[in-house]
Order: sequence, then C-alpha cells, then structure tokens
Amino acid sequence: MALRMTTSSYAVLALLDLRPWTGYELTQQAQRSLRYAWPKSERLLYSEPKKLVELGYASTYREKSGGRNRNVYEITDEGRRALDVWTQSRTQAPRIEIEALLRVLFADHGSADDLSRTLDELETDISEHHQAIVDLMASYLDGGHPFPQRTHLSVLFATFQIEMFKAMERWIEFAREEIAEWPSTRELGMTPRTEALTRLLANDRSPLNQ
Amino acid sequence: MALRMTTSSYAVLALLDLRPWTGYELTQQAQRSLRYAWPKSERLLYSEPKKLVELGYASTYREKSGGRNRNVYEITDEGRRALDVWTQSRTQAPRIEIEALLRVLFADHGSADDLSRTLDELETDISEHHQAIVDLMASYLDGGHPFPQRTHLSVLFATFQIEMFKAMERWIEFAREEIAEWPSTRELGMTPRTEALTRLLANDRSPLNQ
DNA sequence: ACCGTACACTGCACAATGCAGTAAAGTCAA
DNA sequence: TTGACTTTACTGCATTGTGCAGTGTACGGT
Repeated sequence: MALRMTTSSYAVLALLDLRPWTGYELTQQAQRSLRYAWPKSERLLYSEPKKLVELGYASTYREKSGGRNRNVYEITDEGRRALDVWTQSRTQAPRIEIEALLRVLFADHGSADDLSRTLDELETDISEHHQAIVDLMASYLDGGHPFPQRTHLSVLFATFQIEMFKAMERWIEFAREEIAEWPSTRELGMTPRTEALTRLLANDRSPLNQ
Repeated sequence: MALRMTTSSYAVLALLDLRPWTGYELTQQAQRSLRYAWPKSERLLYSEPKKLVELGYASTYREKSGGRNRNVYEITDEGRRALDVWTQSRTQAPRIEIEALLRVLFADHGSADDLSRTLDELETDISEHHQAIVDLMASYLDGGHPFPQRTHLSVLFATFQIEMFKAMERWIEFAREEIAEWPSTRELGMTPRTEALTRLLANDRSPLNQ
C-alpha cells in the first residue's frame, strides 16, 4: 500500500539528506523552498516521510519538545543510495498549469472587463511570489541562508524564478496593450495586428520589446 | 458522486461552447490546444463530459460512424450559464512543476555531469513544445485555425508560450555558463560570482543579457 | 483567566493519473 | 487476401495527491 517512490518522495528524501527534520518542519520547509519547483500539499508532506520509513530510506523517533510530541525523521544509508537512483533517472517534463491562460483562450465567452480582471488577478499572484523571491535574495546577502554552503544552488534556482516572473509580467503588460485595441473580445479573428504578431511568432521572434 | 465543477470541467465546457464534440475528439482537442495552459490526462477528459451531462450542462447522444459507436456531447443553455459563473470566480494562482529545477536545487548530491544532463533533458522537453507552437503559428498564417474568428485569442495565448519557452532556454544557457565555472557541485556556497548574482536578484535586476 | 496563534498532526472524501484491457475500423505491404 | 499495425473509441481499477475538517497542546499577550 502506497510504496512507490514518486518525485515528491525524492524531494522529501533530498531534504532529509541535508539534515533530520520533524514532520512539521518538513511541511514548512518544503512549502517555502520547493513551492516554485514542486508545489505539494501539506497533507502529502506529512505522508511522504512515513512512506520513506516503511521503505527503509528513513528512520524515525518520537521526541518530546516541552511536553508536546513530534516525529523526527532521518535519512538512512539506503535512502542515500535511493537518491542516486533518482539522479540516474530521466527528468520529467515540466508541467505548467495557468488557469488565467485558459480564461484568455476562452475570453470570447466573457467581456473585455472580465479578461482585464483575469490579467489583474494573474499579476497579483505572480508579483506576490516575485516579491518573496527578491526578499529572500536580500536575506541571503545578510547571511540568512539556512545551509550557507548550498547558496550557489539556491541562487541559480532563484534566477530561474525571477526570469520566469519577469517574463510573465512583461507578457501581461503586452496583453493589456493588445486588448486595449480590441473593440470586444469576440469574433475578431485574424486582424492585421494579430497577423503581424502571428508572423513574428512563426519566425520565432519575440513580439515584446526588451 | 463526483459532481463538483473543477477548472477542468469548465475547460471542457468551454470547448463544448465552441461546437459539439465526440468524447474522443474532446480528448484529442484538449490535449492539443489546452496542453500548455491546463494539461490533463486523456482519462479525465473522457470523464468530464459525462459529469457535465449529469449536471445538466451538456446533453449527449450516441452516433454511429460507419458501424462504430461514439458519444457526441453538446452544451445546454444551463451549461452556458455555468460558464458565466466561472467567468465571475477568482482565477486560481499558477502552478508550475519542474522536476529539473528540483534536481538543480539538490544538485550537490550528484556530479556536475548529472546536473548537465538534467539541463539537457529540460532543454529537450522545452524545445519540443517550443517548436510545436512555432509550427502552429505558421499553420495559422496558412488559414489553418479551426475557429478562424478566434485567432486573436489563440495568438495572444501563443505569445505567452513563446515568451516562456524563450525565457527558459535563456536560463538554461545561463545555467550552463555558470556551472562551467564550478569546480564541483558541492560546498561552493557564496562565491564572489554567486554574491554578485544574488545582489542583482535582490535588486530585482535580470542577470541574463537580453 | 481568556484568546488567538503556532505547533503537530490524522481521517476522509474526492480529484486526477496511469495503465491495462476491449474492440472495431482503416491502411499498407507481402 | 491475409496479416500486422495504427487509429478510433472508449472503460475499469489501483494508486497518487488535494482540501478540508477535526483533534489537541503550548505559548504569548491583555
């Protein structure tokens, strides 16, 4: 029952490879640091370490912290060997879910205002994460990295996030300008502007300045 | 049993709003056109229209196509009203799963070659999708859009994809250059290069030229 | 002494995936 | 024309993952 190693299992195992964690810490840490690469629910992050113990990849003991109990998980040698197996396996293709884009694609069902609101909501969600990463980088400069010897990896990772967020924000701006030219969301089809845009894309050229 | 409208339900309903589809067509169409905004399994795409029928948002009938049977689904007026409900609801935040980034973050467990292979695999996956979108745009120029009056929406959507793919490809190139400077994947910490990079990111500046 | 928040989980219903299985029609080559 | 392979057209089932409600303890402030 539920003993297959998934990417989420390896993600938790990789965290355990850094140091022992309690179940609760694992949920917090995974949601903070892995959210942008591998977003998983708190519920799952409580279940994964248990599975790792069952597989022999982690050991656990119950600890009293001031009267309250908590489970501490530690990686085993077998767990470290399991991580090597992961390293050798083929990386899964990215999977990107953006409801806002779905709404853009079907924007002709609603009004231009609805579409505009969708873009606002997307911008809100992105800028929140964007700001969080910028703040995190500032904290690294103040020596705030929890594993200082791993800073080079975290920063390379953060570079990806920042580039993504900036690209999305540029597109939102572009989309707003584009939509401002539309008399409505419906039945426009291949306008001269859209045709010019399509031609750029077909030649793999970016329509965004910058 | 299973009668809540999810975003996936609305995605299928929005397709039905364009024209009636058979179950099979729906799975093909959704995987082709929605893959980049809302990637869903074939299995789910067979189940969703059934749910829509149960909810009264779609009607269905069995059609013989040359001896073979197939289910045809059509949106109802109630279904169109349900789409309005979706339009009014808050857009969900994007969700981005990139296993390759997880591997970057934990690259100190493996070798520089492992990391380099991960980047290659990511590049392969991205360039495949990238090329598919570019080809699609070329086909639009030849009048190949299945709903010509909706071209303006598809192209705005495609602009997002192209920008994302280009941003990811730029980052991969940047990451390769960065990693080439590393004597190993482990224990580097805050090198002068990484510090300069962190400083840029903390000021929300892009470290990538272009 | 009370209240809100952080800690520290578990159970359960349901959403979604992957894979195997079923079967008929079309396509191409030996 | 027969056999092999692909495409069309799904369904069942086991398992993975999510969301939410529920349980209880400890701590800091008023």
